[in-house]
Amino acid sequence: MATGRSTQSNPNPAAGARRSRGRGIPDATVARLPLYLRALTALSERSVPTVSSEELAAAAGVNSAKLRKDFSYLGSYGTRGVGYDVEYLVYQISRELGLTQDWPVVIVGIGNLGHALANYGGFASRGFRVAALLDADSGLTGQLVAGLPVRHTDEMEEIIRTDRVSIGVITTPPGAAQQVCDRLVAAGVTSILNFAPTVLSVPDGVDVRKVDLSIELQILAFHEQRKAGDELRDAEEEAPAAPPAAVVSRPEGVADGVEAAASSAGRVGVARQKFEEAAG
Amino acid sequence: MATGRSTQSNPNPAAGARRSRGRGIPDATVARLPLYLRALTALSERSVPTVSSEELAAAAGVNSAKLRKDFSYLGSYGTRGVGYDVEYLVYQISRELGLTQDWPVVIVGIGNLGHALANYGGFASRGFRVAALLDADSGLTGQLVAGLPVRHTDEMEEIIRTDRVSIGVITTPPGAAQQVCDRLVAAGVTSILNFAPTVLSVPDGVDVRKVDLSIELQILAFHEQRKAGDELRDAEEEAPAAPPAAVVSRPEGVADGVEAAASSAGRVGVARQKFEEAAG
DNA sequence: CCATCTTTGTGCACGCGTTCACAAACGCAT
DNA sequence: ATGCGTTTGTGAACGCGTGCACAAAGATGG
Repeated sequence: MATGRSTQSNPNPAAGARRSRGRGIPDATVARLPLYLRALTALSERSVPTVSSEELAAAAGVNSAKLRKDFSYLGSYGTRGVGYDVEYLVYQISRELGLTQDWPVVIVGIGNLGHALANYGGFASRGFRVAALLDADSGLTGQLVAGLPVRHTDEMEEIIRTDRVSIGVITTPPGAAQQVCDRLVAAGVTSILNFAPTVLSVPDGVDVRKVDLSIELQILAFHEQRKAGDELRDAEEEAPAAPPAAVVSRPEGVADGVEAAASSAGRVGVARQKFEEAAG
Repeated sequence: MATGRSTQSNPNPAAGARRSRGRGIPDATVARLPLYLRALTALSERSVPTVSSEELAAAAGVNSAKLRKDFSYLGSYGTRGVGYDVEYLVYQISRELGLTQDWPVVIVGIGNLGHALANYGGFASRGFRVAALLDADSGLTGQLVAGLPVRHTDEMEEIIRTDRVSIGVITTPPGAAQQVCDRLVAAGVTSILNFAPTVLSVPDGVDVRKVDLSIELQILAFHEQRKAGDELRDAEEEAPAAPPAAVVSRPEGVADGVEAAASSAGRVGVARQKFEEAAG
């Protein structure tokens, strides 16, 4: 998880200890809390007082047992026979995620994506305040983006220190990402959201999360190809495929591994996915 | 993680069967193939002929054992004592991911984010071709974005059919996402990349992947808060903590139970109200 | 107060993913 | 040929996450 996920490299040696330590919410649960929060907020705006695990799970697109287990890590916030108090749960999750406080962030690299992020309403509405937009291009300095003036990266360190910024968003070209990252960390940032397609190396204690737009598409392409291949194979159902092939056949041309690979993928994909029914 | 994580809901009941059956690459491995591909492409551009699992793993930001196991699902493409042939591996992974063919995609919702995606170079360079940019706002129709004219969503069905588009990207406001999704699916799209903060419901056989920009930040905030809290606790090391607490003691750290919840949640909720009208 | 119904909270089992550790395989020098 | 150093490929163990299924707990009605 996806996970994917999504963390760049998440060995986290203390993870085991974390759970045993009274508190300590599994990463998978933390990753779902924002989903629940969104669903709950929607219910809250419709003035729905309580919600059952079944309903909320449907709204968040997850399994109800999973949802209950997730909430059990936060504490016993439900009432048996009734469900969960929406307002109370919104508050508890917000607090657990740290959204009851203000998080100043800096966005470095005001290209198309930086633009989009600066204008993204989902940030401000959840306690994330854009402390500054930074770009190395002096030509952009002073230009207003989402109501904020773009400032030069020379000011990075000062801004981070005076505004106590602990979260940085990198939307620079890949070549500049590591350097920007190093400066952010040196100035005091301890969490980085990286949109540049680069592996960042950071010292211990600094969290990096990566969002790569093209990776998601590539994963979709994989499944798409598999679907198409399954249909083809269902139609023709060719010969008994290539021999198990000991490592003997060295990859020579570009051609020989191909049919062996394409032959046995199995046709499970078609019947796949039975859930994912209603949600809203 | 991530999803990570990142699939909308990915239980995949047939996963076990898939693996056992000859081919069938684990989802976690598929999600990492693009990382390897990127690292390999960089090596290829530097004309590096071969690379060891250790080196490549470092470049991709993963563990070398994991990388070797991932590659073992593709076949035996390495040479013991030497490493992997870069060019050959680039081809094999590209083929496995389906990047050796052309994937036309449509982007629906040409706001800030749609703009950014249309300009994103990572797509075109990997076999993804933007077949059309679509928006429901007639005011945008004809306007050039990334060299392509924005077209009205009325043309969606025709474009999808004539260009055989199977992948759609949704960057609309959340309110329009489900409707757009339904139309995409009805017209023949079977893979959807959703940037709108909504749970989409789709029929069987359609893949949905979700990218939520604010969720990543919220996860970072959680860890950030934990770091701060740990420091605090390490410093003061307060009383033996709260009692194991039967369900009795509602957490009244702020004020008192639900009332506190309501008021605080109210504060949080107010700030959140306008919610994401962005993105679109 | 008791019975019944609803829904939570969780013990348990299972499967996927990760990591370790090592034998097999290969190149190369002698 | 033979031996040595290197690196792959994978068997096996382990831990995390998921989902089932049910007992406990509260609500509700009589």
